[in-house]
Amino acid sequence: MEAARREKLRKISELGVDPWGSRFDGHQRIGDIRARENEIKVVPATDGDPAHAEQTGPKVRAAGRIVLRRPSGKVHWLQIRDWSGTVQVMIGKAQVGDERFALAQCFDLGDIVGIDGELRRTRTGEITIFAEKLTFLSKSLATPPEKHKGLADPELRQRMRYLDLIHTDGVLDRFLRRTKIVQSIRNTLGARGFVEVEGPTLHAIAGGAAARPFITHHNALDIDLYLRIALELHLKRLLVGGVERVYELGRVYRNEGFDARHNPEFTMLEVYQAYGNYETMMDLTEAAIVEAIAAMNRGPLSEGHRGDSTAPQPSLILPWGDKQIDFTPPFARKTYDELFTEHTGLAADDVEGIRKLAEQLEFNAAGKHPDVVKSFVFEEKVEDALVGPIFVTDYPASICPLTKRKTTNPAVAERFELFIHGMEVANAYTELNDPDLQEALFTKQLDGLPEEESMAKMDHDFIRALRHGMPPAGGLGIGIDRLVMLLTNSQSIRDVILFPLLRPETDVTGEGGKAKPEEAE
RNA sequence: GAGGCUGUAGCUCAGUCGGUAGAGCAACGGACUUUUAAUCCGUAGGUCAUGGGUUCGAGUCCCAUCAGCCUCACCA
Repeated sequence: MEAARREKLRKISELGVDPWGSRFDGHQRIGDIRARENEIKVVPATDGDPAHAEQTGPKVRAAGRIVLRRPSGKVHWLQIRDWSGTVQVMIGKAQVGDERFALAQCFDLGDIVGIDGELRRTRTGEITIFAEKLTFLSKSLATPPEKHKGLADPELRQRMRYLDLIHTDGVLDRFLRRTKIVQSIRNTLGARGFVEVEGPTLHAIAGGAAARPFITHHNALDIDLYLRIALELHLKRLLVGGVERVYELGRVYRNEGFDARHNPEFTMLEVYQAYGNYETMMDLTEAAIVEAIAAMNRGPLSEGHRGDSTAPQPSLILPWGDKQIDFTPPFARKTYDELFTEHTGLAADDVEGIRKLAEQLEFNAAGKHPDVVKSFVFEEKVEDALVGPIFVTDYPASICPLTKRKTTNPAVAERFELFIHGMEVANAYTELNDPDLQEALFTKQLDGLPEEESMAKMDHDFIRALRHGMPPAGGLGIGIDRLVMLLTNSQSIRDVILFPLLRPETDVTGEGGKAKPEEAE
């Protein structure tokens, strides 16, 4: 397979052309070139016969990958693609000269070329660059996937994301949208006076969430360290340090299973605002999401991309599979207990009734705190039923060891979670800033929960920071990958992570195994 | 970690009852200066995921292993 392409590589060199190309300045995005079709003018023929009419059009320069090729004698038709679109190219032997036409005969699907020419229409009306000059930019030695169906095998699509980006409709677009969502969130926060910081990813204590961490080792200090599972505790130290509006948007790592909604490393946003509370964070969450939707559908990268992207939709109603999500603010707001009763028919303080229901659901409730039992039932019976977007507010305090209690009712924590189609997208608190209470909560393990599964991991340095005084504050966490899933109608988290975790290939060089895309040199 | 489904040419996929391995695209040679999934003639391409087993004979049946997907478990 590859031998023929290597033979062409040799021929290209013999023509005095570098098959690996070099700097190529001044080209325009293909999407922009296509937008210049209104500059194409028809010049009527002198004999008045419309068939003899000629055209003049703008001189353009494009660079892209050859995705279709139709050689037809002394004329070759190409389709070249860049990240803004696809355009047809006509290469005529008489127009480019014998030597350059010989170069065109060495083109393969997948090669990257530069084209200078005039933008006109063909007889059938197709916008086409009529080539005047060809520049070879890079050879592709490997055979690309089937040219119309592209890659279908989900394993190959993830392992060879580069091919997926080129050949699967909508993939590049989706990842560009992800970038715009993230940029928009940074803009939303920046416009409100928040500063972005970078905390450590190697932690001596993996705190701030209930999750099993990855363990690594530092040789010089000879100590084990954990990859961070949350951003929370260092950002709160910055609140103590007077950084009044602060956020971090970065990767966290959890050593757990992976499926359509979980990847072991994922992107988390955490925001802290001094002198705010969880209601401040609710407003911020709505604003960030609404602005992200607008940003995602705007701007040069996705607009006109491949000529098939849908027109910008001002609507806040987005598709989700065969359903829809209505992001029109304000989002619904209901308390934990209200929803609990609504979906289970049990009073929120009916400890025995809840315990019975939990055991019907095969939960071992013996010896567990009533709020832990209730939390299990809530996850089983309520969360999946939440279509949303809905803010669930006022959680039982005993399952929220980092959250301030309501002054009117210390059994209730000032916390909300945002649910959309059963997915938890955001989680926010009024932050606990009482060092004595925080220390007590870290010390007292939740009934029936091993430390590994609890958020309450003692962090003495964090307690020391709180003793110096942390302003009352609102804090917010948003799972960026899940938000991107919901905004881009992606049912799997692997569709919004460029390189999700896969088992390593045992043999990439070609012998055995399913994924053997390239022959070893 | 448990169960189910899947793995055949570079890619997308057929392969019936166990009896010599198939197609389209891609590739190679040839024809063609307005094609649009170009067309036409011809050629070549395989460790049937891997390893065992049953059988006169296995892509097909059985077992194990590897990988992917789905469901469950785990999972603020």
